[in-house]
Amino acid sequence: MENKPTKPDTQSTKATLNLPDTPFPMRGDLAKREPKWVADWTEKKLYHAIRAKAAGRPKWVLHDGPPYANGDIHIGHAVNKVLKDIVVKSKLMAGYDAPYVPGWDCHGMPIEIQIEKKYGKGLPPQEVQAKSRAYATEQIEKQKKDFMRLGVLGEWENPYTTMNPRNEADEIRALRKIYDAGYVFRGLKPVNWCFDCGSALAEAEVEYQDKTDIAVDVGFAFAENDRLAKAFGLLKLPHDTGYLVIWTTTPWTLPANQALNLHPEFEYALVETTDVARPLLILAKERVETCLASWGMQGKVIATCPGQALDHINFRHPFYDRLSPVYLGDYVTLDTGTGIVHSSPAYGIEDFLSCRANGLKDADVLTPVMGDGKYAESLPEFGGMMIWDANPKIVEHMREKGSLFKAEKFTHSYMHCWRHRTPIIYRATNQWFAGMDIAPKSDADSLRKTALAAIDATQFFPGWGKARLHAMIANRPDWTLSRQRQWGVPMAFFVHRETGALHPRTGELLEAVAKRVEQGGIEAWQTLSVEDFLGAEAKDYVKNPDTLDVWFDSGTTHETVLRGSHAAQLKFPADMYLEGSDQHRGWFHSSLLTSCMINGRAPYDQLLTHGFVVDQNGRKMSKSLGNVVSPQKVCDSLGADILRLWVAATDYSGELALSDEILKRVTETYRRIRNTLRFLLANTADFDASKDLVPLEEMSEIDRYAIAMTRDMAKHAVDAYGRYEFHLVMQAIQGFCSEDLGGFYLDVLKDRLYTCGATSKARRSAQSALHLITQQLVRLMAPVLSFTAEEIWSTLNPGKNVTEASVFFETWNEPLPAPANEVALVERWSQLREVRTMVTKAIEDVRTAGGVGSSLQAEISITAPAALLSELERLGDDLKFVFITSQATVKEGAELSVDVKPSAAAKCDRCWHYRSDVGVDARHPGFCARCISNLYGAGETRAFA
RNA sequence: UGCUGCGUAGCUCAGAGGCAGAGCAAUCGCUUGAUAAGCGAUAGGCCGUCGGUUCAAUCCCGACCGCAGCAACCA
Repeated sequence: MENKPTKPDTQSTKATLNLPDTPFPMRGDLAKREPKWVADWTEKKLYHAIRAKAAGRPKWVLHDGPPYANGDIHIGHAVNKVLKDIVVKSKLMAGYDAPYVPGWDCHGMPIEIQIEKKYGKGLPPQEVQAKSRAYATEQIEKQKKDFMRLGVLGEWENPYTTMNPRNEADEIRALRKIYDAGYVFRGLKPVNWCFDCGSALAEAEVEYQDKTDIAVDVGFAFAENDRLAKAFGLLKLPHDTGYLVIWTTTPWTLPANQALNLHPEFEYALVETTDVARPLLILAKERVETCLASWGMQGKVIATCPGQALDHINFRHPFYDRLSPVYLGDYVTLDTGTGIVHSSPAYGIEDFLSCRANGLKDADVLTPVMGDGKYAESLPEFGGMMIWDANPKIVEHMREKGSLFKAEKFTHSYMHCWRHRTPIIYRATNQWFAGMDIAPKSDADSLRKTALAAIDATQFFPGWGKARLHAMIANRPDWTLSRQRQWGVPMAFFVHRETGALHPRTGELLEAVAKRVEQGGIEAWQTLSVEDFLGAEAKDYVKNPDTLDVWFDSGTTHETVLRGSHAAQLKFPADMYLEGSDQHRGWFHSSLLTSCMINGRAPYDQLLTHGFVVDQNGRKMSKSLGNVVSPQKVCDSLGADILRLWVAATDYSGELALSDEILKRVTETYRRIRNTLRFLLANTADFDASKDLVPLEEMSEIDRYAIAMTRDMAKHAVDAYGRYEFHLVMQAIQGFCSEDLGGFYLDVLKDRLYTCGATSKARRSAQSALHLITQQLVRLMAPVLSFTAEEIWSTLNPGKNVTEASVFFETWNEPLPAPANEVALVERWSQLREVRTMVTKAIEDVRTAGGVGSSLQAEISITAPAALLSELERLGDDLKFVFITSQATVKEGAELSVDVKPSAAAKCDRCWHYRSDVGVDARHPGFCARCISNLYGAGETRAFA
């Protein structure tokens, strides 16, 4: 209207209403406010207050898998820690005493490398250890800060670390236990070896560069002509001499040759040539033409057979007087060479595995190459030579012996040490193992069998993890426990100088060393003298320089933490281990093996795995793709609760997709939940449950229905929490807030809340329902939206600090009471809501046509079949409130239909209903009779809505 | 290459051998007493592809494609 009607009484009209009022802000401002909560929780020791409240409840332990103490946390760490926090808090709310002791994995190569980068290589072990310890300590502090910022509650001031001297000592004791039980043995294994380092390299220390070698085709002379003839289906070979030919780029491995590999299914050809010195050749049929041409020879295939037929036939070594048998191998290819591979088990992984599979014993493996790259002096012809220098000499030697077919320069990508840029080799070395299949000293089953049984006894989330871990354990080789490292827990063995045997009192000695380490950390092993321990025997023994695999560190935390440093807080076995799916191979696996060796069972009852974070297109996050989302940045911009909500709302069993758009959607969801709670708080601000609560059976019917819906939502949410399906929890909560509350109940309720007498039963009934709903919702959201839930809780408990009132002191184990005839009640109101949907649609049609604006401007008439009709009539005058219209009448008819027309009556200034009785009271000419009654009279009775 | 898992609306996720669902986003309205809010309506899908089983398949089976994790002394 042009002449804007002045509304002098708008303010006074509002003053007669009960409008929402709350200090709980609409916007979370999480990035700014969350850090204050974290500081408050830390300062007031909320975690310990929670533990104190939970004392005496059954204990439920999630044992933290330790992240590696290096580098800032990335989104994967955040997902992992948030999931753990949600699980722990949900168990807490479910009525358990659920402690959380975070931990860190501290030893190992990445930190050693950091130290090397900073201080250079060649530091004495003690110094490496001291610097590593200091470095890890710094890293832990940084990571800890970020984890705490995520809202994760736990014993942050007393975490466990694998480098804690006590844990290091207990780890040595764990080694003793598996040693005493008879699982530990020594054997050969090929490792990446750098001559300049004089030690083994980890895979991460290996890089590939081009290298030019001499590639040779070498003949292994026939030694078993009759067997060969038979294999090729001939009565007799047409000539007495012949060669099986191999191709290799590492002539230096030939002195260690112990076998020849053929593919069992490839066709191999017997070739008759025109060369009198080499009248017969064996090579893969497919390679015949190429090879003959390259050697300048002519010949024809006179017979073929599959590789299978040549199994275990012997040939003569090209320059030593010994035989090499044929072993079959699937890894042989026809891309290059002759289709036949020479095998030196000490210098190749496949070679080693295949020779071992064919029965070669460790003691029989030839290992002529020393740690410095020279052949042992005892090696005939080449003893004492550096292997790279020996390469051409070996070629010459074979030329003289007549076994060389061809030698040429060959450039290929080859492994190099990343420090020295020098070529490295695979080299079989002595290592310590835990045996998967050996019989332990007790009558127990083998480790493999025990572990497989333990997997069967474990509950997996999701279920497919069981098959996966099972397959891994069923197929894995023995566990190599030893590493050639410095920043690690020593394999504190005393080894006989000559025989290499362990000292007969090894068990006791390990305990003695553990006592020292408990005081001085692993550094103590460096300084202790053999004499102190062994007295006169000292001259015969040396300290084993190996360290334990870092997987043994984390894999024994059930000993060193659950039963060690934090035994008072935790328990063995843990109820759950929870990690990314990569840890089937890692921590789940190593922990299972050590616990099976020590305890004969898994250290956990349940295993939960989550996937990895990818971008919106399902691609892995990487700097080069520019799709990395950092948890720090999310916390600083949107807030940790947004990140937590994203984690919870995503199905973590697969990949977790994350992008700016996804975060935007999550933020929308957050706002919806937050605002719903704000509405609930704002409409119960003047409500004191201890005085004003209306008994359930006296509530208006729609309020009882709301309680029934809440119960249903809570049941779904609690069940989903129990199955760790948090995305279904959030779906239930969000659906409830949007559909049941926002889209229906709260919308309908506004009239009663705002316009009825402030302390009237009608309004108190609504508030009672809102109060109960709030109590339920805040508990259900707390494990996920921890910051927001605490903020709500503090609004509900003004003036109390967090140790006096925390939502985490509560449980959700007292469900809301069931309204009478709950099933029928829900059924009845579901039906009403269906009618309501039709009504809103009908109003929308009229609105589009310009007939009405607000739905209160409409008067509706519903035609319904008899059964439904009585249901609608039952609500009497309250029916119009369900549809938020000014009038709702019903009449009988065959088909359900809705007729909408704009009200001809005047609009009440106060309740906005269009009524014929507006102005009946002279004090308020703009008010209707209903409002007058609510303000000054008996007020309305709202039995239904 | 092998093992494991995943693939439903723009996004996050439900679903069940028999008409494909929700929230958010989009579009269009209403409201201005949840207001940097709230309500409604509309639109949006070869349920990864190809075969098989079945009266009927998005669902069960097989193959393939795409993505991810593990296959290494990598935390």
